[in-house]
Amino acid sequence: MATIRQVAKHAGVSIATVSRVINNSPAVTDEVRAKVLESVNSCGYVPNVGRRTTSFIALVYSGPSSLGSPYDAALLEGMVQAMDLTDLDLVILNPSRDKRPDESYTQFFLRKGVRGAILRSTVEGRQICRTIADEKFPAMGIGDHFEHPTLAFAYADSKTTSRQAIEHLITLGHQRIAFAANEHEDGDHVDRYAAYCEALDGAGIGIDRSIVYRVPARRVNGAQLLRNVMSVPKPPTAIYVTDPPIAMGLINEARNLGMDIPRDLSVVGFDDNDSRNFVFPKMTAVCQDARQLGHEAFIELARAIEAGNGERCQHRISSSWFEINNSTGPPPVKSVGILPDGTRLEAVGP
Amino acid sequence: MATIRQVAKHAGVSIATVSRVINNSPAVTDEVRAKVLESVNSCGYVPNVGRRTTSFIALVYSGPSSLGSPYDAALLEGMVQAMDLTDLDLVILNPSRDKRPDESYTQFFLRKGVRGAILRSTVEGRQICRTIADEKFPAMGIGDHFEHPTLAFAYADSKTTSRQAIEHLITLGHQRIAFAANEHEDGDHVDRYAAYCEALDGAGIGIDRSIVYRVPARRVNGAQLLRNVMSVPKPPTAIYVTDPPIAMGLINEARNLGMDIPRDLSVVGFDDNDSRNFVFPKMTAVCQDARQLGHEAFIELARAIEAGNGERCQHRISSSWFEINNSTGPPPVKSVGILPDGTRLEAVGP
DNA sequence: CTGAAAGCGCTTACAG
DNA sequence: CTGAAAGCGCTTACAG
Repeated sequence: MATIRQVAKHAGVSIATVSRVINNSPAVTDEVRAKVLESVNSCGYVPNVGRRTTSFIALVYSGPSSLGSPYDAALLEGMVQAMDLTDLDLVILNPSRDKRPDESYTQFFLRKGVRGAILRSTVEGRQICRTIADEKFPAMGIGDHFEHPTLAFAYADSKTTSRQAIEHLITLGHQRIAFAANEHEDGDHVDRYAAYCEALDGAGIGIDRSIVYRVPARRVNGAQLLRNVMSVPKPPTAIYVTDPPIAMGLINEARNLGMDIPRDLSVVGFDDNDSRNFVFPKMTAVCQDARQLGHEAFIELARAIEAGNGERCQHRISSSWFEINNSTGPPPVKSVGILPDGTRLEAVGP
Repeated sequence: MATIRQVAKHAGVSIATVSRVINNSPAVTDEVRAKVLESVNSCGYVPNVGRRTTSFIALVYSGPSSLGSPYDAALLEGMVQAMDLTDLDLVILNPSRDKRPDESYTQFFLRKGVRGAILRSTVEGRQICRTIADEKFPAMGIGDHFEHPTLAFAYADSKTTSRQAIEHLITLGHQRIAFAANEHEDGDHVDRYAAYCEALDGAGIGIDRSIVYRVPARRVNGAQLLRNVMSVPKPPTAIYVTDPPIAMGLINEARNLGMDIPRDLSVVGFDDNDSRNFVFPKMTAVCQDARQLGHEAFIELARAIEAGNGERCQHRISSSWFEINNSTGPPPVKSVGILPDGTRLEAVGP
């Protein structure tokens, strides 16, 4: 466990200067500050008092908390299970609340006694993730993933399985397949949309942008989505909904409108945990285990911290899988439509 | 912010002795240790290094984590929202991992830099809650509630609304009403069962213990429960299921067995957050807002900590409400039964 | 078992 | 802007 003295030696400055950098005193040149912060991270410095040592891993979120979502809840459950296998504790931090504008993230984390960060990333928050990674503070990204030279992510690849899902629909005979995703585009959704396009392309089906939807990832938006989808001039016969709450909301709304899934509409959903089992009919879905993602992010971060010497985190990429259940079937013989007011239409001819 | 010196003065000992107590040195008489720990809590002592002060609120759970459950996820979301209104951070602690057998909970929390604890209580963990409260460490209980002279709880009263729920079923004409609850009995479930008994009693209906069920609070157990309920010699026509995942599992399984809810069976469920909207038909339910409970527990604890001087937490009791949706209706004209293999039975006469 | 005192990690006026 | 040194909170061998 490095002390301020070792950091000072490593950086070739006095302990007073190291202290000033840690406490963000303005009386330090940018050059010296950068050199010291570099040493802080490469020595794995962490403040301690007597025998007591702060050993926290931070779950960092930015913007409004989504911790109640099934995805985040499962992530957290996995992290807490992993926590029990280490001697690190998990603290939840929101830098936008009390990170001072003039301090770096490393300084912010040191002030909190944090030794590594799990970044619950979103597309909006990518810049924060990049900044933290650029400071070389130990970190794992989760939730969103993107190219970065030093930031590692824990995620499940859902591109191949998304392609399987669309091919499954095509094999069943569907030609008009809609796509819906969270309005917040992230690495996973980019992959899923790419898979959708490639699968349609491979089958010689053109992409119709009018049945590609972006909606907020909430149940009520899934309900509204169904009404929108079914009221276009030529409604799709199948849809791939890449977010669990949207898929659940859509399936329940179908029953409210008197539709039968999969007879009137085939639905491939997405499941981060267990959602597919909570709707009727049990949802055909691309599935990932968010609990495991949280677990792996925590363990990998703990490993890098314990190793010390500025050891980097590695990517932890797990597998998703495509599970055929009861919400998909052949396309309807008669095409079905629903007017905005809920009136049900059935075409007379094919 | 009290230092070790003030605690020493308050307790009438040297700073060395205070330090020994905090670090749990065996070389202190029980009498002195008790006196010092008393002073530590009444001075609101918290260890600090230089300007840095640890200001954590701990979410304490014991036994296997249930943080992924909808109830716990909603609690946590509420706590994190509340956190943003204070300058305290939330750390998740599992004392069974690293609390040393010979240290008190106060010592354990000081070692972690924790100033107050939210105790995610269960019936199994009541003794831990009592011990922490007896040490007068600032704490709020949540999840389970029971009588204790110094421990305050955040909970929603669900007794009155549970009684409304049963009376609603009786008014609809039901005479044979089953009851199902989490196998882990806690203060809330005691209330709900008492309400069930009182409402039946008030209507002159006897309690039949053979249709009172205790099952694990998981979806699969809700599915199994339905099979059990419907295969008793004279199946109930309605059931009050006091846990969300059990209620959801039961309602979905009914569709798998070809039953129609509420035609064949009326179901009153329980909802901590939003579950009632995720099943079809939308569930008639006693509802509470777990997000709000988490929020209030955090705010009340933060208030007591900021007030200092050993200020006590107060109970934060909120309201539940009974919401009539689509899973309840009049009893079936013909009584319905399901054999263990799934065969559906309908009685010929009344 | 307890306190006075030396010592550690860190911070901060003071000197240059 | 930086370091040597005094000082704070805390811990711990040492003395009794």
